[in-house]
Amino acid sequence: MQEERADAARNRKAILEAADNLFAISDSPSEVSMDDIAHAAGVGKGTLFRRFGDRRNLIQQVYAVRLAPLREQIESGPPPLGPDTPPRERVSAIIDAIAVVKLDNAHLMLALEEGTGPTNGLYESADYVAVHGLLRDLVAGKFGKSRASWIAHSLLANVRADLLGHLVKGEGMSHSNIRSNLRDFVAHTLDY
Amino acid sequence: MQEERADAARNRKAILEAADNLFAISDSPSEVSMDDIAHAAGVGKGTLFRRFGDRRNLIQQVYAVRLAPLREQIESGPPPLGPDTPPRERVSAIIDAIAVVKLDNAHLMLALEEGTGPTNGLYESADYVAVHGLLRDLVAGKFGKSRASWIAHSLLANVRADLLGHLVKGEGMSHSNIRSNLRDFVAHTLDY
DNA sequence: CAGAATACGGACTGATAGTCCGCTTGTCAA
DNA sequence: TTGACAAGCGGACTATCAGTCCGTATTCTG
Repeated sequence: MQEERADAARNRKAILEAADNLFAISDSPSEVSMDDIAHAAGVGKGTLFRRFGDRRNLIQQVYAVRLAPLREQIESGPPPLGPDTPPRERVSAIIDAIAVVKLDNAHLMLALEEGTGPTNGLYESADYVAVHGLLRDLVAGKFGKSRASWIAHSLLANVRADLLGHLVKGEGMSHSNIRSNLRDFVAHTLDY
Repeated sequence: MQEERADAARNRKAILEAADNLFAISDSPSEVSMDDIAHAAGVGKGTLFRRFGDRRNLIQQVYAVRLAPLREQIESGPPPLGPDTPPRERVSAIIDAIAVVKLDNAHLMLALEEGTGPTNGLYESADYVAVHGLLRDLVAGKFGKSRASWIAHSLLANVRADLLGHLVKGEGMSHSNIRSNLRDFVAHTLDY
């Protein structure tokens, strides 16, 4: 692996920042075109696509930054997110943490889950698969194996970005109200 | 309201049939363009758009046919779907019936829920709003009002077309297995 | 059968993701 | 410092759609 050239690194950063800003500003992610991003970053379209391949990947790179702390907390942090937590509390904490991240980064998360046809693949994305697998294993003690998988999907369905966005913008629910409902729901789902 | 001219009626039917077929055949709804549909129906693009306005509306018209029986059952049919059913059983029956329709018409339902950016609006669509309102009212007896709304959204999140599609195609779950998990889940959610 | 109202269809527009390639810039060895 | 070459750049270009427009064709009515 070669070093990244200075101008390339500068442009990469500029593109990520520009994209983040534009998604934050715009009402809907689909209003932000790749041309817009390239222009705002002060680079050509070719540069943008050479660096990031396609729109989906660009968006993933942008949000990877925001997700990194959460991922790290879950993988190797202290309780209640880290591995040294009893399954029940850990599941609850993870769902809540996901909700918080998505509520705080609604614009980006919408862009990510925005189904652009077959390119969508929320359920095939590495992040979804990883967190689903973890949740599945954590609840497998309480439920059967196939049932655990279903439960994990069900839990995650409650924190989908478009649902959260609708609750906030369409129904005016407060973040804390959403989290409270979610907490009760998860608790009730996990406690027999 | 004027009578529909004979050629217009013929073309409307041809377009609906062609669209239905194409969505059924194709892997992903987004692979089916409006030109494809017009061509398959043997009409010009102008005709297609004059009759249906836009892509979203066309898809809604196509699936309205499939949804009509369910809607009618819920609005005025006999138990367990109709109004003369105790809330708890009715909610359960409705969720199961929605799952069945979506599992049986996966191609169409995917097309409908396919978020084409701001045009998406699953949560703003008349059908979603109607069924959410009904479920909310049915569970309002057991939960608070704001909580009932959240619960209704949560229930519906478990029967989203893309989730069902993933369970079937991505994880190889059988329809009956999905419905069984769903039934247990709904029962557990509603029974304190 | 004629004339008006309605509908047709496909060329046209505008937008967007993604490609291509001649030109520029950074890097590094001498 | 320099010069040559790899790496990177940018924007014109292509392909693909949804949706519009309007001259022409069809259907209905009396």
